[in-house]
Amino acid sequence: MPPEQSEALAQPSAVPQRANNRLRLAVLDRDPGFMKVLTNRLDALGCEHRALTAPATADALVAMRLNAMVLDLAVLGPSGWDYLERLCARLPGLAVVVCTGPSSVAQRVRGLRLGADAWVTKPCHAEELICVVEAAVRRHRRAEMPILEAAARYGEITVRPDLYQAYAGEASLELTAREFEILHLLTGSDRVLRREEIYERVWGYAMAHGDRSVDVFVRKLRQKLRAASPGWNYIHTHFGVGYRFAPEPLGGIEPELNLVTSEPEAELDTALTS
Amino acid sequence: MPPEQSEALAQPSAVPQRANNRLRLAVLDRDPGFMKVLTNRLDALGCEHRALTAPATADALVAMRLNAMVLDLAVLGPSGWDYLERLCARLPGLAVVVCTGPSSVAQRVRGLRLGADAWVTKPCHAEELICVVEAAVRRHRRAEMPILEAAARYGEITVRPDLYQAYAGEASLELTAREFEILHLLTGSDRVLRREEIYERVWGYAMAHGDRSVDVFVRKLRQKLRAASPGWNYIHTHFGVGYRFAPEPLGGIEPELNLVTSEPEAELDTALTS
DNA sequence: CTAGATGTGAAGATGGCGTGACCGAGGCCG
DNA sequence: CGGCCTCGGTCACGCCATCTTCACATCTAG
Repeated sequence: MPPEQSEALAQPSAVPQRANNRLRLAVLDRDPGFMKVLTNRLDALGCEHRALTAPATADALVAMRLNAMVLDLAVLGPSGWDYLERLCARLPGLAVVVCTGPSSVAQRVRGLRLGADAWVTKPCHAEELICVVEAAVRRHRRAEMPILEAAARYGEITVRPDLYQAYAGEASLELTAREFEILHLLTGSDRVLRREEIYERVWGYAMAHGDRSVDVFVRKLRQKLRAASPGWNYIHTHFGVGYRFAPEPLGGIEPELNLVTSEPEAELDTALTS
Repeated sequence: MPPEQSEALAQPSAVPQRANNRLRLAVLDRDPGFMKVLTNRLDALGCEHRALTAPATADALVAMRLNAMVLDLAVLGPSGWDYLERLCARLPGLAVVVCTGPSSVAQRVRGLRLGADAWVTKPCHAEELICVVEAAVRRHRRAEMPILEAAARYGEITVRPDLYQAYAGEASLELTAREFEILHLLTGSDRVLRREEIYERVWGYAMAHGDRSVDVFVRKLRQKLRAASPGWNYIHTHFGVGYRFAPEPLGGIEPELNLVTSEPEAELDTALTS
């Protein structure tokens, strides 16, 4: 089932996508009249949207950086339920609104139980459908907005969300977009974050089992943090759990010396590195 | 015998969450038939709920620790819109579902714009309404993910779920992830837990017959608890049943002496068998 | 007193995690 | 148009913290 997409939707990903508070929506439907009305309304609102006439793969949807999706189960036929379930499981951050023709209570219950956020019965007013989508997206948005746009200082590191960059004094850490997003997420909460949590909030969809991307990015982050601020330890590993950000100065002892004064201070070592 | 909770230790913004997975719902409606059907359904689901016949103040609703609210705008009359708006603004973490009689598109749009998460038109099936509420709550929960339980204190030990760790004063117990999960589970319920129960809830699958893993972990936990807080006894064995967590001070005897004079502790014996 | 349940210590198995190398997709520039 | 470069993501290797298992000591209940 190759994803067949009709319209292109500009806006490549050179810009930080997360900060965009615009609604990014995909509509999977085949009713031309419905699509026409809806498209007009969405254009009037200045909302970026994309029309699909066939189911897209999860990866393709991820690449679209969507906030929400409207789909007509009738387009998918019997496999629609399955598609809906997989969609909601794989992209938990995506608001999914089913907009389809007459249905039974059991069908609507099933759809909502599978993870849909709302069910709108056609025929419906475009305005109302959009309001339902916005209501669903509002929640997801609320969680992401509290991120402060003000610069914050942690140890020797300054995080500048407005510039999408971190600094040690005047020197930029030269973080890439992903690296910064992860650092920003970690600095934003002072608790241990599980890998799945980090992945879901940065990538926007569920982490596949066995994916090591988070580890790799944490390694790159540590590398750059160490290079810019050698006397500090910022990202702590919680074995079997995840990572936690907390600036801690190393005990003024050079790593070589640390290796020399080895065993006897087991308690001190663990206390420092815990 | 609930543990003494110390709210002051963790984030003040964290709501004290007791029944974590349970839905706590209030319904503001005056239709006896509707309420009867809905109540039956909610009871069957084991969901805590409360019926209101008049609008409650925001503070009163906060005190109810609700996850969600269903309201019929007809009960409120013309001031309903105002109430809805204030409700959504004052309790952004509350899922609000409007369930009311026939309405115009404009009314539904208005309600959703004011902050309602969904609009269900009566007459409706209780099952479907509950699904809509659950979908809204699900979305809220995901948005509030970062909120974990507050730290709790038991004897000299502080359990910090946000850090996956326990402390005696400032000193970390250096618990591993599994050890912490077991400690957390034990502290979370004040009754005796059977081994199979512990295994199932921590490992996620059924315990094989004759598996001693739980015993071994309890031993490690006791070891670390004793090292960090020598004057207390925390985990009690119930022979032939399982384990129970309850902080109990020992008779002010030093740990070294304790090791030497093993016999005289009649109190300890009674403590174990009590 | 005995059978079975539980405490204890240590050794082997498991698997989480750090690390370096590699590869494909775009974007940029000549 | 094509090559270079950056970035995101995967893979394989290896170390070591952690988990599991086992044997044996100790304890409890009838």
